[in-house]
Amino acid sequence: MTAPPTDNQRPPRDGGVAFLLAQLGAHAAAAFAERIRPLELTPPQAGVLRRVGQVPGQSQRGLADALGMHPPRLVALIDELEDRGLVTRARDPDDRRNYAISLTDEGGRTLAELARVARDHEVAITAALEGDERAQLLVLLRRLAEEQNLPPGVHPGFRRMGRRG
Amino acid sequence: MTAPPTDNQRPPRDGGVAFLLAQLGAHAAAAFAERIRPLELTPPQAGVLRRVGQVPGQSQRGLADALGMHPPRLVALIDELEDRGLVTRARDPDDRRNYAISLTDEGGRTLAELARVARDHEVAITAALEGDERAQLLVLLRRLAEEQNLPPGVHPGFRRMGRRG
DNA sequence: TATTGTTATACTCTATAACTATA
DNA sequence: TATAGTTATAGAGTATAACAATA
Repeated sequence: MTAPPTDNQRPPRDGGVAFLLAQLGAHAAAAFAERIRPLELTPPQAGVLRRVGQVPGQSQRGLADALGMHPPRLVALIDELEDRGLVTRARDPDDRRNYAISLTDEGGRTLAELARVARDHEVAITAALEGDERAQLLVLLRRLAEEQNLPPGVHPGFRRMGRRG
Repeated sequence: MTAPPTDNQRPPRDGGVAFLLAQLGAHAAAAFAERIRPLELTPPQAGVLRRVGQVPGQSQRGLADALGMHPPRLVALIDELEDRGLVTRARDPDDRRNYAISLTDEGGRTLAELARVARDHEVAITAALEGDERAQLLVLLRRLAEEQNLPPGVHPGFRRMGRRG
């Protein structure tokens, strides 16, 4: 019955930068998950695949550290990717405890498709902006990420991202 | 052994707007969850409390719709908030199926603390920026949110946000 | 003994569906 | 019969911890 209390003055409210980042970030992550579903990849799998493409031959331990994942989780992800023929495990002859993880040819092709999807996604998310505004936004977001000590290419969301919609 | 393939040209890469939004959004959400832990509130609980403060006397159904939550989940959240004396349920005399949810005095105080925490959070997240840059960023993010049809004050993350750290 | 990788277990969270009460 | 609310169940996803193999 009574109207909601209008507090006119406060900057944060619902539309503060922090809230908008959380809102847009969750939206972008969900939209990306939807986009890669036809490739039958989950966001964590896509993250692993991308990393393996960037640094081939890394150990699982190295991958887990780089992605901020717990080793048991990475094992399961690598299992799935290996079963589908996208990556291979090869024993390191120097230290036989280590596996060296690399892309297969098929994995390389999937990674290329993934890059294409990522470009489409980027365009869709920033559709509201002109080219120079997009560049402006990119600069500001990078400043925030740097200030918050967020390592490039790794986001905490790898820890919680759904499989279906 | 071989260096990672350097593809110089592509705009999106790891540092595209979409990726940075997902990364910063997850970070902001996690940091906020950490900040409200001393209040013994989870982000979904805080979202409900805020909404009840804005529109007192709403039915649970109305709240669930407004927040994009499934009713059973809202029931559990209201249970917790009621047990802690932050909100009350009152039967609507006109339609006795409906509950009208309102803040208690204690709930109002907690909401005020929550607002204070949210302001601190906003300042911390945007610490890298000057005042005019912050305003610029706010404009750009609002444009994105509007284009993506994200309702103000509701974010999909209400569906998945942790309890502990 | 320290480290890589693996397996097994438990826990949190969320959604689905069935149920009650009021209209 | 339709709707508000509740309860019960099940499923997905993750972390913790115990285990095996190599160094």
